[in-house]
Amino acid sequence: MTKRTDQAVTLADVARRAGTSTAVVSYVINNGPRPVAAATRARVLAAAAELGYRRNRVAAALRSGSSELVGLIVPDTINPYFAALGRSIENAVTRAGKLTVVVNSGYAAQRQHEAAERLLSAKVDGLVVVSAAGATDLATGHSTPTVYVHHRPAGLPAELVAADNTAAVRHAVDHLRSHGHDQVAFLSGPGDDGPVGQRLAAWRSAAAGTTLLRSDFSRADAAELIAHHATRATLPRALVTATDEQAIGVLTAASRHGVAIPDDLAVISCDGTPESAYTAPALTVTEQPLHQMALRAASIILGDSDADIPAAARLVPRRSCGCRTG
Amino acid sequence: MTKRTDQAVTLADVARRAGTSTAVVSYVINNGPRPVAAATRARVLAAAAELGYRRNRVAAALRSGSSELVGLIVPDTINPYFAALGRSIENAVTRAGKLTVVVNSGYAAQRQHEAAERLLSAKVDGLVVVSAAGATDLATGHSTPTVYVHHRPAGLPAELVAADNTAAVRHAVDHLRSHGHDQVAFLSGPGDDGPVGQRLAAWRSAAAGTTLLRSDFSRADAAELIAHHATRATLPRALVTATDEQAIGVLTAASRHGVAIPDDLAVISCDGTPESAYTAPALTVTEQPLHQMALRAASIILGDSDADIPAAARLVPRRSCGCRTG
DNA sequence: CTGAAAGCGCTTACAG
DNA sequence: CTGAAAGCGCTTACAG
Repeated sequence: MTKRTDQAVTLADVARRAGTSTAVVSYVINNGPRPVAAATRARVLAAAAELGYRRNRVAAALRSGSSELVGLIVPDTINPYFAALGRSIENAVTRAGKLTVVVNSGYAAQRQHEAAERLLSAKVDGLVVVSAAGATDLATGHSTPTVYVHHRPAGLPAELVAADNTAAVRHAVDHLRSHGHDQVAFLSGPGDDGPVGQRLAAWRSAAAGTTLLRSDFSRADAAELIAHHATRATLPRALVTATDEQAIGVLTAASRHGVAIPDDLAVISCDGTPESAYTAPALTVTEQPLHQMALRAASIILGDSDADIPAAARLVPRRSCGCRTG
Repeated sequence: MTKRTDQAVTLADVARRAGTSTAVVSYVINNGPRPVAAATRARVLAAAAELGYRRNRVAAALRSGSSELVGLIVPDTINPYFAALGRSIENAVTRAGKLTVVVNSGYAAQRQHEAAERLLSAKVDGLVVVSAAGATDLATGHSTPTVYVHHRPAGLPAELVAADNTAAVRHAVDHLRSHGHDQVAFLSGPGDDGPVGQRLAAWRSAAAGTTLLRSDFSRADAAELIAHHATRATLPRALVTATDEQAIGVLTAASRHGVAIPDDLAVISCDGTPESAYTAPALTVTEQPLHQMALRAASIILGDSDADIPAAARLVPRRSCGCRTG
């Protein structure tokens, strides 16, 4: 009985068939806000089913002022850290009956800015910006609830959800010390700002060692760096990496160049993405509470009250540090 | 000079300030479809800037019939295979000036169905369904351009973009044979349908071996399976895995149980996600042209003409098969 | 090149 | 509990 025409069926069509008004049909479709007699409701539901009615949410959005869309800007959805965060946010948004519009910013401030403009133009009900370091001012002059995750550009009033980067590094350093390493190197990112900058600062203030390495946040670049040091025998014995991506690159290069993990080189990473449990050997990490961070970000823009502060990073000992777990 | 009120600035506000009509403002904002005198255009632009005008795309969508939104349903955005596909699709969609609405279906037919309904209700201009095996009928009775990627449920008229699963397995088997393996096992998924079912069928018809293993499409499950066989010394010497996720699980378990890759166990996987280059040791794969598949899917729903068939899977030799590359 | 006005498909006061 | 009608902010014939 479903209508097969290309012309979409409207509320008015349903109202006509059910012999009632569009107002009543709307009340039935939306379960409110006014009560409808049981008999009328049944007629409306029957008519809607017969005609194959599908609610036009853009019309509803224009009229009601709520698009039921949430914007999500992420540096790179292929990066497991952002992928994990993104999926948890999407889940929370979906549970709230809304849809998630995702844009990759490619770690570029300019693209992040354009994405925010575009999403605001689409009248999203809320905006979650998982920001890369270095991003500057975002679109202002609007009242769309906005939350930053991971990093908030300087001087912005919006809320921020971030892990305790300092504690994460401190735990990692302490753990390697407990394995007998008095020198712990750090593999940082290219710059000194943002969350990774905080991790670098934490390593510095821990006075754990003097060897500071740097690479991009890519497996390829970290692997190349380690290959370089492996062939020159200038590798440290213990290393904390700023991110899992870099740690995975370290493991790849180590495997290729015969550097035994953890015997020649003990490694701990500071993200703790789901990936980190499935490297060879398994990565010891200080695990950021990504799921809780996502829930908190979602509840801020969705307007839920009970948005508790996420738990701090905790150390998950696996094999790459020298522990004999698993 | 930007307006700071919460009340959004409308086209009418801009028209009033510029001393012209909303039609003309629309022509200026959209660069058409009618020409506007240079002087008028300048006045409009100035007024828009002064008022901090931001186009309301939901109003535009209702009127013009195009939401400038594309729906993307994916089993799991955290899975690197789908993440790679998804990011390429999002990039193509963004380049076309549209926004991507992403929903995770969790490999569940029911959730996939609900997601499609919801996206259709949001009046997306096109729908890309990266479908898991087992998914059945999707929302019908609409004229929204739809394309399936990876897998198309039976009996659907929509277009399909998929890699050549048969060739992928055949290449993998042939390569292991060239390394001297006359017995090549296969690690399949739980079922016999969908793309992985095709891969399994290709392995069977290659008559490469008799050992058929099965696990879920998760690292954890594949790792457990290999651990089981490792402790019983019932591991094959050469293995083709249906997916990278499973292969990574295999590598993890092998590392933990002292199974040397490739000497004790040679492995080739059939996806070729970006991840596969950064395992330890690096995975040999038959690489699916994910980026081309994404481009083709995007151009089908975007209505671009030149949507060429993606290149076939090609073998990328790395270390896990026994090659000494890299 | 420009303006006045209709209308996209809903939701929501308002009146009964 | 129900109906007639206004209006969300645009785009687009239509008339000038």
